[in-house]
Amino acid sequence: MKPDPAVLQSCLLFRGKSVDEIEALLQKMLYSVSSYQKNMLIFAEGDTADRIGIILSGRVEVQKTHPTGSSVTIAHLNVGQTIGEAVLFRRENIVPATATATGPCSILFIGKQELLRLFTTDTDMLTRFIENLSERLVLVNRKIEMLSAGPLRRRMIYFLLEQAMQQSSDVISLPFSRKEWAEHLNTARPSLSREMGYLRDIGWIEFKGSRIALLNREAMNDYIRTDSTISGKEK
Amino acid sequence: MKPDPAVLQSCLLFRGKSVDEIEALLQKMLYSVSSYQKNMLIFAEGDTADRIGIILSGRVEVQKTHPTGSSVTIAHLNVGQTIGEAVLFRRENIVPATATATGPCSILFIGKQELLRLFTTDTDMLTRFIENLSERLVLVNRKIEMLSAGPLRRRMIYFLLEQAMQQSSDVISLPFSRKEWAEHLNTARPSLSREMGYLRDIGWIEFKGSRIALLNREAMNDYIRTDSTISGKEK
DNA sequence: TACTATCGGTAACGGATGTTACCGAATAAA
DNA sequence: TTTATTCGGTAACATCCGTTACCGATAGTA
Repeated sequence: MKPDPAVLQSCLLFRGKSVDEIEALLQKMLYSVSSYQKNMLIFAEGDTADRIGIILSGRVEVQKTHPTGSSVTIAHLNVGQTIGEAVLFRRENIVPATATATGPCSILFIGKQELLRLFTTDTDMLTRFIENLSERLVLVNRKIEMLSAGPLRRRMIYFLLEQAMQQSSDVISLPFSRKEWAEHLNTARPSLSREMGYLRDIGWIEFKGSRIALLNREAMNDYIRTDSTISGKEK
Repeated sequence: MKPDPAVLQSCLLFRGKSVDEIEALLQKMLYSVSSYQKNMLIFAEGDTADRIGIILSGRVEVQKTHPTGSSVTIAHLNVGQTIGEAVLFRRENIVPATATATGPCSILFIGKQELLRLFTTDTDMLTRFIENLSERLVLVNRKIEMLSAGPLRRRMIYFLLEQAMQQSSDVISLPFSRKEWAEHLNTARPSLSREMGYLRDIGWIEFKGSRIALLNREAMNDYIRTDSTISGKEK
């Protein structure tokens, strides 16, 4: 199967390259493409990773599985994002989590050796790779921030404001279902609903389905600013 | 001030190099060393980062500051660890958190350009750098795991077992004070003490000061395994 | 020694939130 | 259409846990 160059352009690793350049690269590059159906395993916890994956189509869920079989979703990956890049260059290159397809999807794999070869050939790609790692690191740190933001209401508002910023609109379309959102916020779905109701009642938001309208960003910002952080240190 | 080569050996960036090699490197390398007193700022939130820091002595605290002035500690860095490496190669290279000295400490700085030069000269260092980033990423992911482990008791046990593993002993010496530990677990100090008391009462641990003895790892493992994870998905 | 500050354990209270259960609506399958 | 299934809102209850207050121990300082 032949990957679409346009898709790869959205991948950080190839950012800045023209379609033609990518086409040329694909000619000379060693890679493989695999397709997966819903719920199929892409990486299993405990595998040793010797290649990086780039999502060409579909969505992938990364989850940590507990011995009992239950699991916590760590991340959702979309087209253009990479998988396995954090483990590839570690000494102990064992995959710490499970990656499954949330629907039909295809993934392009590049081996470690081949990657290294590409880096020496094309130092731009190296920079992109490091950029990508950095980006992820910052993202994950933001998630920690969110999780540490205190009580649920605060975490929700924190998240909503962040989304509003990203989508530059007061009307947000949630990128996931309530259940998934609850997982993301590390809470239970009914608790989330309860708080949603509360926020609606005090007139800060309105919602229907996956659309949420922020009616009072001012107040919400104030709420976040108002101190009641867990074990916060005063200066 | 001249950095101690032996200290740099403990830094991932220089791992595998002999003292002599590091001495030689220091001769040719562009760097600067700064000293800080307790509570002094090393990086301020919002600064643009154009250099990496390596801690030569002392400890550094990274915290996210809320607009009110209160803050949450994100990480503690010790001798040999690096600071700023996640932001250095990002497009938007703005420092997202504040770094302060928890006590007297000295830090070696290397500029971005100089780092890039070193990478081309010494591809080993490049690999080390990527390794370092990966390591951090995995570490931070583990922290998310811990934070998502559910109620406080579970988070504590999770942490204790992890420490016991790392220190390969049933008697752990805590790397920080109760207050710091509470912050790490994202909880309040009295809540921590309460749970400590509970765990002592049921005979799972004993503790005095920073030493904690795990008396029943079996049961603790079971407890973690026993499912009650927040919004866990059953397979 | 006495004074002060910091740390850590404890207890009581109330608010936050996980749990369970139930229900209607939307969707898919039959 | 009818029947399951999934999703999401709601409510009641019990538990978790953040807050506050108090106290003793320790350590540094005058």
